[in-house]
Amino acid sequence: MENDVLRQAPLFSALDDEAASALRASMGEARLRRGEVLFHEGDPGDKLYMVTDGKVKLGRTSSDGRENLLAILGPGQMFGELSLFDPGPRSATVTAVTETTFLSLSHDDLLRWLEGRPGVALGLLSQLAARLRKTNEVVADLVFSDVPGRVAKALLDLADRFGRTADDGVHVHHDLTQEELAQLVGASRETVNKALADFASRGWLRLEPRSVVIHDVERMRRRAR
Amino acid sequence: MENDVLRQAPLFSALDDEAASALRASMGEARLRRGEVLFHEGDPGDKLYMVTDGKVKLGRTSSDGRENLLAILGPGQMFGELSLFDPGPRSATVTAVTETTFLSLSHDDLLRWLEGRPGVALGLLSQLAARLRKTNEVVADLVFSDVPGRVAKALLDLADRFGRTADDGVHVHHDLTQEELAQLVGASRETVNKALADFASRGWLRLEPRSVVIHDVERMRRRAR
DNA sequence: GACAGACTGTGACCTGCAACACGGGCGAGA
DNA sequence: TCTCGCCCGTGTTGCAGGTCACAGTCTGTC
Repeated sequence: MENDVLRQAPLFSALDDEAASALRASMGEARLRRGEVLFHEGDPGDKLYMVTDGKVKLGRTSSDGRENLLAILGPGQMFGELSLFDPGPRSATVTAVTETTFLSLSHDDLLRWLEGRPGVALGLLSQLAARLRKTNEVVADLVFSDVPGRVAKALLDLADRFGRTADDGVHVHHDLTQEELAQLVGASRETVNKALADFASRGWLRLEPRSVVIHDVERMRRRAR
Repeated sequence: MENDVLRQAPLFSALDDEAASALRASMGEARLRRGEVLFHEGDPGDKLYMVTDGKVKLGRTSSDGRENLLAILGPGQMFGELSLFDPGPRSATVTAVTETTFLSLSHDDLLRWLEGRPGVALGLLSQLAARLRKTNEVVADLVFSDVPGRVAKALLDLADRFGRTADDGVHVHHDLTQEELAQLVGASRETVNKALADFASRGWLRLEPRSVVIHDVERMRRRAR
C-alpha cells in the first residue's frame, strides 16, 4: 500500500493505517529532474515536503551570488517546516540533485490533521530539535575544523545515509559534483578537490564521478575530528 | 504578581492567569554569579530553563580546548529545549555572563502541563523553528562574511536585544570580554580587537570595557553585509 | 600605594585557502 | 564523427586571518 512511502519518514513510522491514510489523502505529489528548482529562497510558501525518492539540495545564495548548501536530503526526509511554524518567506532554495519525487502538505491541512494527535506534535518537536542540534554541530565544525576535516565529515555523513557497504569499502553515490560538495562544506571547489585527491593518494578512498568508495572509514573518521 | 516574569517569554506571554500560575507552581529557581556554570556540555539533564534576569552564554568546547559561543541569552529567553525533545546529553555549556536568575522546569512537568494546551506545543514549534532559522543564518555568515562583518552583525544583534538608545547613539552593555566576543563570531581575540579598533577609528562606535556605544548604526549595518 | 591578575591594544610573522589560470576527459547533441 | 560544454585535476599567487609576543591599562585586594 502507498502508506509505506509515508512510513519511511521517522516522524510517521509509528502511525496506524487509519492515520496514515487520512494524512496521505490530503497530500499532493511532485516530481523534478536534476537541476530543477522546487522553490527559491524568498518565495512565499507554507507547504511541508517529504522526499519519497531521489535527492535534493537545500541552499542559499549570498548577495554576491555565491552559494552555500545547508543540507542534502534523501528519501524519508522532510523540509519546509520553517515556513510552517515560523511563517515567512522560504529561507532556502530547494533544487533536485537527481530525479526526485515528493509528497507535499499544506500548513492548514497539517494543523487540521494534527488536532487530536498530540503525540505527533511532540514528534515534530523532536525532529526540529534534532535538526537544530545538527546545525549547531555544523557551526562548530566551521569554526574548529579545516577544509579536509569538513570534507571527511561530509563524506561520512553521506555514507551513513546513502552508502552501500561492499567488500572493497562503502560505495557512496552522492550524485554531487565537487562544486556542490564544496558549497556543502563552505569551501572552494579547488580546495575540496585537493583534499579528495589527498585522501585518495593515501588510499583512504577511491574517486569516481559523483561518487566515492571509502576504503578506510576509520581513518576518515579520525581525520574528521 | 510573579506571573509577570513568566510573561516576559514570548512563548508564555499569551497565557491567562490560571495557566501561568499552574506553570509557575511547578518551576524551580536558580541564581548564578558571573563565570559560574549552570551545566556542562555532555552532562545529563532534562530541564528547560528561562532567564529572568541577567545574561548567559551558551558555548561548546572543541576537543583541543578551544571554545565557541552559540548564543548570548537574556531575560525572557529559554534554553535547554534540545535535551527536552531530543533526549540526550546537554549539547552545550551554559555559563553566567552577569549575575543571572533562572526559572527551570522538568521535562515531565512540562509534558504534564502541556496536555490539553495544544496551542502551546505549536508555540514551542515556532520557537524552535525561529532558532533554527537563526542558526542557519549564522552558518551562512560564517561562510560568506569576513571577521569585521561578523563582528558588526554580532554587535547589532546585541544592540537590538540589550541596547538603550541615547542621543549619542545606542549604548550596548553586552558584558562580554573581547575574548568572548571573538568566540561568539568564531575568530581570534586579536582579529576582533582590530576590527573594533577600526570601527572606532572611523567614528562608527566608541569602545568601553565590556560595552560599546554605536554612533552610526546605518554604516555598521552596511558593513555587516 | 603596591601588587597581581584580568583585560585590552598592536605589531611581526606564517599558513591555509580563495582566486586565477589552464589543460585534459567525457558525454550529448548536431 | 566532430565539437561544444561541463566536469575534474593541478600549479601559482596573494591575502585574510590565526598565532606569538609583548606592552599598556584598569580592577580590586592587602
